[in-house]
Amino acid sequence: MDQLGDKPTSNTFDILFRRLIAAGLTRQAIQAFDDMERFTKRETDREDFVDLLDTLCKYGYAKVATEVFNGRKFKFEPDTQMYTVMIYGWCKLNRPEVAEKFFREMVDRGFEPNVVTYNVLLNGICRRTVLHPGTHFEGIIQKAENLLDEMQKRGIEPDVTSYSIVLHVYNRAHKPDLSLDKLSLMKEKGIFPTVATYTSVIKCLCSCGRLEDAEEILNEMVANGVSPSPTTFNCFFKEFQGRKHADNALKLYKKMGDLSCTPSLSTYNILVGTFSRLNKMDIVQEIWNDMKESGAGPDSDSYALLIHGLYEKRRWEESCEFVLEMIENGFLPQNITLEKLYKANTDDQDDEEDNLTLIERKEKLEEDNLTLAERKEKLEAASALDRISKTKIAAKKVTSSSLKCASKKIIKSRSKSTNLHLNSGAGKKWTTFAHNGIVLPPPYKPHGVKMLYNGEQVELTPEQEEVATMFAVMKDTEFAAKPKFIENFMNDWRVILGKEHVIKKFHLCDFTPIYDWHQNEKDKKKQLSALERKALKEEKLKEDERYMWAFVDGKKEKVGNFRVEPPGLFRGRGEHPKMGKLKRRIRPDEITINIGKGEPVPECPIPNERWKEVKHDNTVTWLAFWKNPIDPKAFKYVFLDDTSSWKGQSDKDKYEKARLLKDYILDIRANYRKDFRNKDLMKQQISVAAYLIDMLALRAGNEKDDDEADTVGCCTLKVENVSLVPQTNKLEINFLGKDSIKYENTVEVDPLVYKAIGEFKKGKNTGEELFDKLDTYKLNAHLKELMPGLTAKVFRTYNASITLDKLLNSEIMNRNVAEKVVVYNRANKEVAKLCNHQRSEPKSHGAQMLKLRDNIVKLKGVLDGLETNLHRVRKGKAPLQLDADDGKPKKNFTPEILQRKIKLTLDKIEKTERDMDLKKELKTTALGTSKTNYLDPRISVAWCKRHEVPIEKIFNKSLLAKFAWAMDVDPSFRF
DNA sequence: AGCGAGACTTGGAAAAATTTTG
DNA sequence: CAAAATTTTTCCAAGTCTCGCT
Repeated sequence: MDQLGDKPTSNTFDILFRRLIAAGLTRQAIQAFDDMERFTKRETDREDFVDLLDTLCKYGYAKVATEVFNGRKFKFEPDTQMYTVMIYGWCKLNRPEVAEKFFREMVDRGFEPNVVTYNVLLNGICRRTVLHPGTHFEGIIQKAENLLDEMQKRGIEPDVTSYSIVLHVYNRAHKPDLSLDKLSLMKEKGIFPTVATYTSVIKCLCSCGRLEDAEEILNEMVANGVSPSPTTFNCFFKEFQGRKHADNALKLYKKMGDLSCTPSLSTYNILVGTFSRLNKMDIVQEIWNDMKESGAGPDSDSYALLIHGLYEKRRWEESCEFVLEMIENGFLPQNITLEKLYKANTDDQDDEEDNLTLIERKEKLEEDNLTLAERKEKLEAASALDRISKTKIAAKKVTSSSLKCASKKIIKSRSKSTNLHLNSGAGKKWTTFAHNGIVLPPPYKPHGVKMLYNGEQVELTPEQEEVATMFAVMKDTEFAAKPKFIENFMNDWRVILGKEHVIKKFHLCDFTPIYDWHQNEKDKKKQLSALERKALKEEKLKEDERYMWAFVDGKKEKVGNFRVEPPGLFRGRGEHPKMGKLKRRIRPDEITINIGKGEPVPECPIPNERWKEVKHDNTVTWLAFWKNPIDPKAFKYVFLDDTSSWKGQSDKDKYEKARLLKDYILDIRANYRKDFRNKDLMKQQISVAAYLIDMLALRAGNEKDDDEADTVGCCTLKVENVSLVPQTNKLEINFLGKDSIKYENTVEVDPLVYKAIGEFKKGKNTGEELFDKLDTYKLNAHLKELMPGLTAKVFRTYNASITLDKLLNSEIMNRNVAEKVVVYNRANKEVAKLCNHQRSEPKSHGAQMLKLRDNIVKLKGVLDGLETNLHRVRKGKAPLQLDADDGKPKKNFTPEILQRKIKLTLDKIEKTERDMDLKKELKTTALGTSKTNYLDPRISVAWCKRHEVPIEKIFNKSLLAKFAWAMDVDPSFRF
């Protein structure tokens, strides 16, 4: 550029800064700023500097901006605008406390904040509530109010923006009255509320069920000449949908037209959903036409709502027609939509072709490289196989031809290559994919503490010392006492020590010096002040920041485990044959990176080394992988976080599949019952296995290698794991499952199953498989014949979720929130028990129980005393002084008071006893696993909405983030 | 059909953070 | 306010299931 004679302008630099900063190259950006004057031959001014700070802050580098700002390396004196930018930067990072520090500094140094400064800070404080639904709103509201007060004291009037910010918080906090107060305050001060202001208040009122008040505001708004937006109306419509107020919704819809407010796409979608759920298809039709006319829609959501609505009302014919239309308009129906329809369209699936979903057929046709005419023929032949049920003959006929027609159209539109939004490549997961790679563990830092061998200090190289330390720090885990662990550790360590090394025998090793050193280090860390610790944490966060995020098709997504596992000793579960083996350090040349084509490939963090390979595979979702050094047949992957769209989508798909099973379950159960006596041994075993999986929520049970812990699942059960309890129909089941967790259960089963198991066991020795003709592949192949996509694990998801749904549906009115939460936890516990989710007994459990028992004894003592006094008072004698009393004279001890006290004490005893029982029961039960993996979050969210339980009582921060996709579920949702 | 590679979900323990208690 | 108890987060092991090959 320089050579071409063009002088770079400051504008050029602006773009350069932006690019550099966007790419995370903040140092370079600052360097460039430094160099700017030399190139532009123009003095950089204050504005350039503010721009630099602003850009840094915008991209989340508030800390760098702070350094630049505080460094005073530049000639510019701070001013209000610069401070405002800094405050903005820290607020953006969601660190209002730092922002406030800047604010105070600014005021102290005599710079007058303006309304922008205040709004930025206010927004920062209030933003918290958006990001962290669990925050205490009261505190935030108080803070915001204080800031508003301070503003006024300083003579700065809050403007519309300020009010909008606080109104938003009230909205989130469900504080309709505060919302209304603020609104009138605004009017008093002569600030004209905008559409957004009014909408905020209305939203708050609606979501709190105060529809009348909301309507009043709406009228006021119109009277004041502010035209409501579709969003304003949507607040009402959403509420009407929840309450099934068809008439009100209709009335409002008319009113909207009168006010000449054009509904938005989401208005239409809400209404379509509302009325199709209420089975008012004529109204749906009207709305649908309006929507088309207005040109706002339909989109894929509209179609999905309509199609499901029609489907639920068993109007297959129409629903198929809309599938056609949808595809024709370039929207790909969800697999689940097609599966449902297809299911309605088929009966017994004897023909293999019959089990294909429309999509599968479509793909099949695409794969076969046929001419168009040939494809058509084949498709028609396939459709002809569709079975027509006796009950649904009329609908079915049309359906078959509709589907046939749909497929034709797909082909047609394909060949014309129109604007189809279909996934062109099968299994394509992304188009663009950018990330900054992974973090390798830091190199080993030798400590030089010498261990003893045969009582003498020994020299160790850093490599040898590293492995010795790994063992030393595990001294007080139970691993360190296991012979297998020690044996494997010694074998691997000896290789590193070398043949000539003095250390030969484990029993002569004394690791205590290293252990003590390690304890000491740990203590030192504990001694750190809260401030120090915070600083350390911040530092780490800063380092990790660039690895924490990836961009998938332009969307920012959180990365999960971007840290490569550090070397260590393998800690297998149960009796794992490889426990104690050295888990090597992973070198970059073992790591394969997957990233979008053309994206900057993350640099290898170790100089002179390189990645094993860089791939651009868009059919997978991993960022990196390497071979598991402990088991070379397996891999370790780096994936996105649970909050990512990829994980969210597949989570949702999982639960939709389980819900689909609900429609099939009766048939499937009938199917396996029928085969309990099948003469074909494999079929019989499949049916019994399916029964156990369905009834007891067992896992499938894949085959395992000899070099893994010896655990089983359903298909791999050994004869000794299941015994028949004589003279009953009970089975005693006892085995080690996943993670070597013990499964123990004695259950009554179908007499035919009892008998069949007896037959399977006959003639087999201990160690042989109960289901010898079976493996998970065969089982799943069979299940797939009964329902598209069905596998063994779907039963676990299905049974867990349906159990929660049923248990939560019991009547729980007239209870306070805490009691409702107990109801939820109890249901959760039942599911955890069903899935056999266990945990090891908390260390302090025994002591805790003792304490509770102690309390009960004490309370019983008090009770005795009270009862004695009651007797005495009744007989007219003076009451005795009781231990538990406060020593005041007991003149006014009437029998009534004593009786009340007795009642209270009894309640207390009962409560403590309940606590004890609960604690005992939960001692070894883990509730978390089912919550994260098996319970459809929509059940919980909908339940919370119905019973006005804040969702934060049920889901913690990470679960809320993970289940973001489920939060807007309709309150009437049932699994 | 059977097998091994590959990819993604599920799972408990331990560490860290937060809340309660004394 | 520190210690204890409890909850949340991190870590990584251990499953399930699919796909492509023979």
